[in-house]
Amino acid sequence: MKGELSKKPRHLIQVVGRRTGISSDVIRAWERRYNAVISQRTETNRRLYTDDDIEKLTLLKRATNAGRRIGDIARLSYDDLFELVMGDESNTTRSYQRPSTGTVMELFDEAASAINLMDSNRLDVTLSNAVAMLSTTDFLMEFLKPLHTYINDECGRGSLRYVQEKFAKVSIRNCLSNLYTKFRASKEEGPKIIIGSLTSEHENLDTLMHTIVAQNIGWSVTYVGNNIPHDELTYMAKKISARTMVIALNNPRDIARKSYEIKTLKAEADYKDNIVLIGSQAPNYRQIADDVKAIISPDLSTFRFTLERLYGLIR
Amino acid sequence: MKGELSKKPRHLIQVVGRRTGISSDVIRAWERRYNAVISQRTETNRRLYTDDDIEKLTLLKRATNAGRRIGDIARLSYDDLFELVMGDESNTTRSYQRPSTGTVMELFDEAASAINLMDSNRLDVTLSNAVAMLSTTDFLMEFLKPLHTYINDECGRGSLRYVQEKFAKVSIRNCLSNLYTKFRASKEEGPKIIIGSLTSEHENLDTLMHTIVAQNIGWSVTYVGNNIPHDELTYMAKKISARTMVIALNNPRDIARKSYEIKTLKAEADYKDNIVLIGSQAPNYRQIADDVKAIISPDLSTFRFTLERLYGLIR
DNA sequence: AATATCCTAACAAAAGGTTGACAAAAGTCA
DNA sequence: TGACTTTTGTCAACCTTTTGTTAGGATATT
Repeated sequence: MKGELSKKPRHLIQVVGRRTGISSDVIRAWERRYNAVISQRTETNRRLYTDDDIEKLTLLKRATNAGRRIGDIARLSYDDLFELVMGDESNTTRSYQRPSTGTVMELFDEAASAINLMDSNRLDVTLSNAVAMLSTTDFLMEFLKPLHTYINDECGRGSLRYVQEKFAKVSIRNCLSNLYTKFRASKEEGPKIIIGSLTSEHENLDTLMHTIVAQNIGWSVTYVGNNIPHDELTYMAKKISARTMVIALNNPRDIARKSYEIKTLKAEADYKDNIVLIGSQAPNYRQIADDVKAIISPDLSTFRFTLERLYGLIR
Repeated sequence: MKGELSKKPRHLIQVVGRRTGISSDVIRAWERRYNAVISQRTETNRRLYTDDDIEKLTLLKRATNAGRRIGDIARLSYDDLFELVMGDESNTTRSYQRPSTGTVMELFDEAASAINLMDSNRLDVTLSNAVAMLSTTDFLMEFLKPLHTYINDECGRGSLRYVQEKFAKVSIRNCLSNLYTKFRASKEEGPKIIIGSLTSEHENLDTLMHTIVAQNIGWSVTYVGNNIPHDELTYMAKKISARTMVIALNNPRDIARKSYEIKTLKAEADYKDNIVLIGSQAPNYRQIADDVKAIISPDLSTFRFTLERLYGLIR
């Protein structure tokens, strides 16, 4: 299910450096010394990397952060690397079970069936497998997003019970938290960003997905949770000197109050700090967003695009 | 159960150190003096350890923590060591001697400082170190419980801000979810148990800790989350044929309604199914608990005791 | 023209290995 | 109990290996 795009060499070394957190010099050194990733070249000899290259380099970074020597692991396949990293980072010797075949559809069906039968163990295993077999982007966009929609739809229609929805969301949440923690290890020096939601907002899986995407791009993310008063957000941003703040808006109530709070957030921040509004309700904040020059990113793809642009500007 | 990989020497000494909590110097000293673990070497004389080596070193660490002398036990086989450690640790729980108090204190200080500085990365690292270095019981009782209390106290007193509390709880929650998932894989065939809370109850870290304890004892736990209507709980219990249900009660409101719901839960369950009430509010449900023969376990130690007893009865 | 990239070579920091010494903790025995 | 030995974690000195970084000169891109 991976698109053609991921196989196409299209990223300059500088982009790869930003996304992986590895300096260009090191990427070249790894290629020269260990053939870690052998890039295509343009006609004029510039290196061009595929999405898969980036994923492999990310794993290499994580593995070296976990104490591996690059010389020992550079030549490993993506799969072997993945297994290694999972073992290293989870401080456990138990490795993921990775079926050799499987598509997004099969994973999806497996997950849906586990939810129906309320087999939490099977659901967990399926989710881990999906993480293992798909790129982070595919995992979120092609697998988890549809699964999330499916759960909500079926629950609304009555063919899934409320408890099944809750139970599935516990597993998904765990899985997303894992991803969040795992990725953090490799991205320490990125620009700081805070993700959270204002008072009266509930916890939301979508917000967690946005967190992963931000980390994946190279931001150093602090996820503070839901239901946070605006002055607390300001305090935190100041304290860790974050220049970008993401506010999740999913609860349709209290638009007026939250608009006011967003305005205050902006007023108390540095004039060139960025505010990004996400979530299903974000488009309803168009007016205030224009006033305070906040960016509205109503879906994951837009969000990724927005953050990549900001990343380029800030860096 | 274990694949080829676990026999392959592939871990650098620093990785082993991080996973076991033993310093590199000590690992080398143990090899030099007692041949505790004899590592393979690379062509350039670097030590390489297998997964099995790590397991053995972990046991050695535990055994020394429990008071054994390394010189006496270093040469024992893995199985003998395992036996020894299991015996030692069950004794120490009873006599309540804290293994390596210094370690717990240091971890605690480190975590508290990370919370103050709102360094989420450092907090995550500290938490996973604590998991690695302490037994599960110690991790929960000696480390996490006090940390949780500390956070609540300081927040109530005003020396920690609300956002710091929230942010710390996000990290702790992630860590507990990890533990939950990690343990699940190893315990599949235990008796089934459902843990959740009724409508109007918020998510609670304490409840997650109870989940870990239950798994640790050997139960096959399904954690369904907070805020679940009682009929949904009944449905779920029936569906996965769980004979024991744990209800978390932390919100002081709606005692009457929740009492009624507990009564209904019991009425719709098999007459010999067990209901256990946990959480800070549980003691206020004494009346209804007596009526439906539910067990009240207001704290983690009592809960552990209760579940161990039930486990014995059911088996 | 300013910036980014490529390549090579050299350099410096980090991590590992060995040996030996030392001090605190634990055990032993009169 | 007090003097003693033994055990054990830590550290320093000094060497080797590994790996990230930098410099310099040429070419490409914007």
